[in-house]
Amino acid sequence: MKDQPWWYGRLKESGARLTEPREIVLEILRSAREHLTATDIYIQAHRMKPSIGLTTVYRTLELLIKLGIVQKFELGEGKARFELVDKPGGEGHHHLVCLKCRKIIDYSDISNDEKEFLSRVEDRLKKKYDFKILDHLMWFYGVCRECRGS
Amino acid sequence: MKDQPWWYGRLKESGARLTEPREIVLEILRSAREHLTATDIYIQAHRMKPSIGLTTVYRTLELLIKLGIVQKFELGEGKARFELVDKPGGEGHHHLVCLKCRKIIDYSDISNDEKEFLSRVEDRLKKKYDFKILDHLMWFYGVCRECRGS
DNA sequence: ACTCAAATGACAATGATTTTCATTTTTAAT
DNA sequence: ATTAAAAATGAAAATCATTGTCATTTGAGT
Ligand SMILES: [Mn+2]
Ligand SMILES: [Mn+2]
Ligand SMILES: [Zn+2]
Ligand SMILES: [Zn+2]
Repeated sequence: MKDQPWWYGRLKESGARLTEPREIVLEILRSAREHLTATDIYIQAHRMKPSIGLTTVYRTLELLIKLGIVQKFELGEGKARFELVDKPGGEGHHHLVCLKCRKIIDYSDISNDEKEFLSRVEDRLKKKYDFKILDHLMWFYGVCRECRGS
Repeated sequence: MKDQPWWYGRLKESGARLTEPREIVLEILRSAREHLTATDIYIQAHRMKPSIGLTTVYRTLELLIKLGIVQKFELGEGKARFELVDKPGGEGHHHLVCLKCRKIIDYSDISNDEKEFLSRVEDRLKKKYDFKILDHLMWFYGVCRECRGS
């Protein structure tokens, strides 16, 4: 009884039901290798169970975001993208965005270096702005190898 | 002949004309203390010159973004916000977002510490992903003093 | 089986952003 | 100063992601 994904408990505690549409959305997110839009998810979900509506996809994502299970970001494309949050206590990951082709790479080799640095920054912010930092995001922008030519 | 703002040359080089609507949008951004939406800018612009249309505001922002003079971000509000990019070679700044009230604080006391750290990370990313990093963004999320109660 | 809140899906509504197109403004050349 | 071509503009319509409405279905607990 220990092969539940990490977010299972969080969903249960919240009182929300783990319905089939929700399971399907979660499964799609789990197996996704890219950062999906709501419509991407809807299309895949619809294949698995044609009765699912786009509205439900949106509502499910909203719920999962509120529970801290899913993360949403917008890159100026006019639509949001979603991904499963990394398991708490794990490393976390950041993103590299190619400014030419808009490709996104997940970057997860967080060094100790980085962890120490971030906790120092968070201390500083706490003192200076009296802000309690809960999370952070780092995005790196550049040009990928393909877009620079060989 | 040296009191032109830093972006003046960039605009000229690009061949774009510095028209009155563009000057107005730039002046609004320069004097803004918050991160404005396109409509915010339009309302202010309209006060200064009622003939200006919202479409032109959008087109101007698009141009300025392409030239690297303006930065756009979206925080899940369903609309984008804009700000003038920091003068190149300057310190740059990051953002603190309060998850409760959505207030945004500009954080610009970048330490040497941080500069060194980031250049190390960029080296690492360059080696590992063959990505040429041009820029980065850091966002910190937390809860501000007011929203935690005194 | 029964109850009732929670969840769902079809559809309409909203609202930010983009497109279209006719008109005006700017620039460079005559 | 005229003129011609290109760039910029504004009003209005179109697009499209996201949200709201409401009638219906589902599920956990009795
Ligand atoms: Mn990711
Ligand atoms: Mn800022
Ligand atoms: Zn690329
Ligand atoms: Zn707050």
